[in-house]
Amino acid sequence: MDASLFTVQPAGPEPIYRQIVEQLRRLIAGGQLGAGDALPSVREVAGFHVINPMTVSRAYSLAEAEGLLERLRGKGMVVASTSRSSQSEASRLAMLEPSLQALVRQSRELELPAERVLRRLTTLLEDEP
Amino acid sequence: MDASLFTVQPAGPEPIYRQIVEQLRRLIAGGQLGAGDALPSVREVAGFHVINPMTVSRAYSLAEAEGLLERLRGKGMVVASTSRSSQSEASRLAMLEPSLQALVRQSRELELPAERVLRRLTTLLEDEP
DNA sequence: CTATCTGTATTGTTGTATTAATACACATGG
DNA sequence: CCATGTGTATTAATACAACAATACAGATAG
Repeated sequence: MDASLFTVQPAGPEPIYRQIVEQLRRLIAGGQLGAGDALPSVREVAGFHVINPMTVSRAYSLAEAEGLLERLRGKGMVVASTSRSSQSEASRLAMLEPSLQALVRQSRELELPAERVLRRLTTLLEDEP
Repeated sequence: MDASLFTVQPAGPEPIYRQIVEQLRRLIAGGQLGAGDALPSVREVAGFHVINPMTVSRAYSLAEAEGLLERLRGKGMVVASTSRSSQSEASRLAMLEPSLQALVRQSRELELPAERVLRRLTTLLEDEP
């Protein structure tokens, strides 16, 4: 399947298993993953990103405990039917709040004018994916 | 002194000592800390944030190895004279790039319109410090 | 039935982050 | 001199993250 669904930074400070769970939360909230959609297998993700299968399994297990995923024994993981995809824009914006506040703090430490930061972000956002 | 110079999140995924080093980099690049300025003592920062003095010491040592700080034996740490404060705006904006790109990635995962993100960031940036 | 795919449980090892409790070398004010 | 303030080295303990290597249980296609 599509093991490139996830972006993983093994060198980053954020634990890999948590990176995956957080991306799952956003992809489901945003509607790119809908109820019933199958996820790439543990071994597939691990092989693609050259990480340990158990690390992926841990992420999936946490996502299941959180109600994001459902485990179909012998088959694999799918997005849970109770997982409401396509949440309201306001609710999705709230999920971005921590990153926004971190950005504001760093901008102030760097004494960067708001306009400069906003213009750079505009450019990055408008570049095609 | 001003042990509140730093913002520390002991519960965060980012190691405390690295949080401190990164803030030092930005505060110096932005000019809020200039060459020769004295830093709050290890025990002061540790007491204020209720963390271990050795963790702060580790941050200061790394900052010294990086050329940001100078150690005055028996006195304390000061911003290094070779530490060029007030770097160019472009150079400071470059230090913000990783956080900006992380924000863009998360916005796309959440399927949030660029305008919504920009407007929220504008509000946060224009709120008084 | 068999091979192959799922996720997972288990055990052990490695590296790192943090805390704790001392102890030391150096500088400074009284 | 002495008390007090610097930063730091040391040792031990704890916790966590990731890896490695197996092995198992269930589903499914042939």
